[in-house]
Amino acid sequence: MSYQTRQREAVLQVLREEAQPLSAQAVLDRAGPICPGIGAATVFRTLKQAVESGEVVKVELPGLAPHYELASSHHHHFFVCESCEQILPLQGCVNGLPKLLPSGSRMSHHEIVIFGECSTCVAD
Amino acid sequence: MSYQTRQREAVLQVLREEAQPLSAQAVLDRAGPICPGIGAATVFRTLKQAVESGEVVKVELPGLAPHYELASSHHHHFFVCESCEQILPLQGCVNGLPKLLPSGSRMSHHEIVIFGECSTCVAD
DNA sequence: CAATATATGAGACTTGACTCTCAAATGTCA
DNA sequence: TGACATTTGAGAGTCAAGTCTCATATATTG
Repeated sequence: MSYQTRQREAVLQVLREEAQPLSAQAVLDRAGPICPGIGAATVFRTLKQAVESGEVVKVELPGLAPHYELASSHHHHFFVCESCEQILPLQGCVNGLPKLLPSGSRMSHHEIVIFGECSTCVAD
Repeated sequence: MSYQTRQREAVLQVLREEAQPLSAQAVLDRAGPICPGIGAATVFRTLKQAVESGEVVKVELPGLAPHYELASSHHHHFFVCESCEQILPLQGCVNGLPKLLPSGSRMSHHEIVIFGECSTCVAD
């Protein structure tokens, strides 16, 4: 049904070793050294299949290219550093979202994104 | 420095008359009847200039095309109806965002997007 | 109204993020 | 190991959201 290849392993290894979501391009860049010659089409194909199988989650953030991270069981949001472009996962969430809902509507899910400067960049 | 034209007026009128952000395509569709023959390039140009002048705000939402709305003085977020695709502005915000921040980092702004079904769609 | 600065529309072009095609390479199973 | 199903890489193609070009049209100013 599905063969195991160096390329596939490399893509998943890259995501496993990063603590933050990566763009397809970033995955390709990091997979290159692990699996020389890996092509962009393969990375896109693999990411797509992994998202379909639930192994990977596609993270959409306002104004940014789609990013990908390993599926994890806990709900989380992201911090986007506007100076180094890193996307850091955040722990925890907020209360009070239902209060914002228009009456009569139903909430299925939500996104919270905090933009700013990460600690490394703050320390210039 | 800048001439006043039917086209420009039409674009702004469309935004003034909508209580929700619109995509450039939606602005074009609505501007057509007001200003027959208006071209896409003009709509894009006008929106871009209006954003640069601060008159209009570009709203970026995860996974959606950029939307545009008249600049307003109050901070707000959006509700995205997954069934009719409308984007409704929300009033109010939440507390507790600073608690989510990684230590040492600085928050510049944030986005909250609630996805779900609007009241009209809930009532099938 | 004339002079001239600016704006417009059509359509070609660009960019980013993919997706498709297909011959060659590779994984799996007997 | 052989048969053959699946995957791969390169490069062309696609799609959405714009941007650019330039001849023509329109706004503004004197």
